Amino acid sequence: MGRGKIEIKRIENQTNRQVTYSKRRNGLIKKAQELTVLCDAKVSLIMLSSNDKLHEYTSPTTTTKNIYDLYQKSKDIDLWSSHFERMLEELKKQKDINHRLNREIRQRLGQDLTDASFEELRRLELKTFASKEVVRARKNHVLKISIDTFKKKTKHLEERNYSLQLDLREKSADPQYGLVENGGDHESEMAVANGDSNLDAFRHLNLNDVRGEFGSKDLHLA
Amino acid sequence: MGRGKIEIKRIENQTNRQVTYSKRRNGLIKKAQELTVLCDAKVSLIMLSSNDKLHEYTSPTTTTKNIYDLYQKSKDIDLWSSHFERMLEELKKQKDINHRLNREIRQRLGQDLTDASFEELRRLELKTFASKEVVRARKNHVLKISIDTFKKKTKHLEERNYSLQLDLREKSADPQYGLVENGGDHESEMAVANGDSNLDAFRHLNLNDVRGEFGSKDLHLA
DNA sequence: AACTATTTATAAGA
DNA sequence: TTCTTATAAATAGTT
Repeated sequence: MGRGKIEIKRIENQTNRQVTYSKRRNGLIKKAQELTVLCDAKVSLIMLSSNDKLHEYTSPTTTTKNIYDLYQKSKDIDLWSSHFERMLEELKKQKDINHRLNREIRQRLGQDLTDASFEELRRLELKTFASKEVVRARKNHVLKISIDTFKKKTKHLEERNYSLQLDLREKSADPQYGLVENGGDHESEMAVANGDSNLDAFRHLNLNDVRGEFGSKDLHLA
Repeated sequence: MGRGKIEIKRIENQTNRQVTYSKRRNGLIKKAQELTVLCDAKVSLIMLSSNDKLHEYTSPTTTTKNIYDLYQKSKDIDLWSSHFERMLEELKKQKDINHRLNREIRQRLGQDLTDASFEELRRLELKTFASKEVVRARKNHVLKISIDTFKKKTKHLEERNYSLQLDLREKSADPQYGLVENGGDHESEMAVANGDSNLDAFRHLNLNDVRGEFGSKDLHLA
């Protein structure tokens, strides 16, 4: 329907293709409108040009979403809602898990025990006791490391002090040197400034934490 | 384009309308195909007749879903995925919560403590200790109730036995009655058979659970 | 964007 | 429904 017959194949000339697209697009929309009116039909027409410009026609009696819903129903292929359903299920599962975890935590905090039987309580007591023991053991382990490190540092400092004192005594005896105060112990100052992690435990320590955990001889910090 | 010109308005004759729908539907599909090929376009065409029969054409280079996704993006009206996004967010939130709860539980079980600082461990120890104490208190409360109930039952049974013995002695003295053995104590048999919940604790009890929790005089079961 | 020769679509009839 | 065909409508190529 034009000056010459054309073969139905891709129009290679870009401008030509664009013009034809524009003309035929309007033709298609007009025909869709006519179908809607003449035949009381519902039409959804979406067109994307090769450069991804979008045009559409939707019958005024309906909406794109509505048409698409009907399309899905008729096709019985629920492209999205299968996705959707799976998501809902997953969400429900996660919420269930949350619920159970929350209950477990509340029980361990000593709430929600009203309905627990004696036997349940006995088992729970064992669990909470075990937890406490594991945590205490770990805490003491950290403390022990802390103390060991402290011992080592102290020993090292004492040795250093001793040798410095020897030095000092020698140099005091030698009139070539003046007296220099506070010349040593830079290292221990640095250790405090840097917050040596192995000594952190001492920051928070009070005697109750240690009493009974280590023999008193361990605390002599040889 | 036919034997006569027609006005574009609803065709009232049902048969005629159906025929025209059928013809024009094919025409529309043909034009959509041509547009697809000639102009390298993507087309989604969905038509519903007045009696809700569905016909469609989709360019072979794409899918209906794809076209509608693009439609949504271009329109910036998010018909479905707003739902979807909200759901994803909710799901993510739930998973995060799960993760935190799980970590808390693992810590309380004494796992995952490797990275915990001394101060964290100290706090955790207090928490686990508190938990253990609450659970123990609750357990002992249940046990106490159990014991009280048992005391009451025993006292009641002893009184009943006493009165039965008096009865028996009277009736033994009276030659009108023969001797009837095991005539009393039906109630205590029932109590055991029914598993009276206040006595359940005794099923699982061993002496370690009680030792030190109650003074020995409490266990005399007056 | 407008024109128009020509092709194509289709209304009415069979 | 499908075919036929006269005619309306669409549009390819041109300006």
